[in-house]
Amino acid sequence: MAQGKNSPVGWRSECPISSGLDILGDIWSLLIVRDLIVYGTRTYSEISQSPEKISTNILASRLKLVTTLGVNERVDADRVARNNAFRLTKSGKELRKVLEELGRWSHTNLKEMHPTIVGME
Amino acid sequence: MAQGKNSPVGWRSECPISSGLDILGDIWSLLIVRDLIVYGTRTYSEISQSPEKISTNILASRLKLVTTLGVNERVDADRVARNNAFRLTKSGKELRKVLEELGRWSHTNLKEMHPTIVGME
DNA sequence: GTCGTTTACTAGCATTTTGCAAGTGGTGGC
DNA sequence: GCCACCACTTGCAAAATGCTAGTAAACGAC
Repeated sequence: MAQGKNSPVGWRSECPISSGLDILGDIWSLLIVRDLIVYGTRTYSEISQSPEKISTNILASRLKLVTTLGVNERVDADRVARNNAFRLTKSGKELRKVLEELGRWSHTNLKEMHPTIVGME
Repeated sequence: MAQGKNSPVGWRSECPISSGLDILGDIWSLLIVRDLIVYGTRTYSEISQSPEKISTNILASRLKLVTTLGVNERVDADRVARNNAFRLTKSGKELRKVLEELGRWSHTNLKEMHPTIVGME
């Protein structure tokens, strides 16, 4: 992940696609978003149990990053972490279309290489 | 990038979003696709000159991977590499929507953090 | 209240991937 | 043939990742 010193992100260019990828261009950030889209709210341990098995340090650092970036937030802004789940902000919810298109693409184009891939709900 | 021994990709789960990210969940693969969407065809050196400055070894490995996966191909299938550009296959072209949605999202949601970001054409 | 369990992390370290710089080898133009 | 150039490859330092283990705080049971 590209990090700068002032911004949490080091922007590689002014292209919107490249900039989106500077933030979300890794597997884990978008899988966190996916979990929150599917389940609405999700705690730290629930996310860590999803089938892709993200390791705890990566989960912590990614949650911190996407929260800083305003993609998700705590359900109870002022409560302590325990059982205080995460949910998407308005910005995060707008990623649904991106993930839907990606899921659709994968389902139609990866079936041959990955026969057990499931469809989009 | 997750690699297996039989498939060029190690699938983390059967989720289509996760599987898409197993292939394209890094900055560089999708930036290559972006270049090919914008310009149609593009040679190795042209891609390496794009503003995000991908390094040559990563470019070579990513081109190999996405070509193996059938996302892009050589313009002249049987000719030698020199001046033989890459272009997207049907599968690759179908990624346009994914990138468009990502670009749209970035433009509306990252403007504050990244003021010089440009809009989608 | 205190004891044990659970949750949400952090820390340490081996492995993998990245990024940079420099090198190589085939090609096409002259 | 010679030379510039394009498409890579190689080597190595630095960063990110993936395990595994550890810890602190909070909740529940009693």
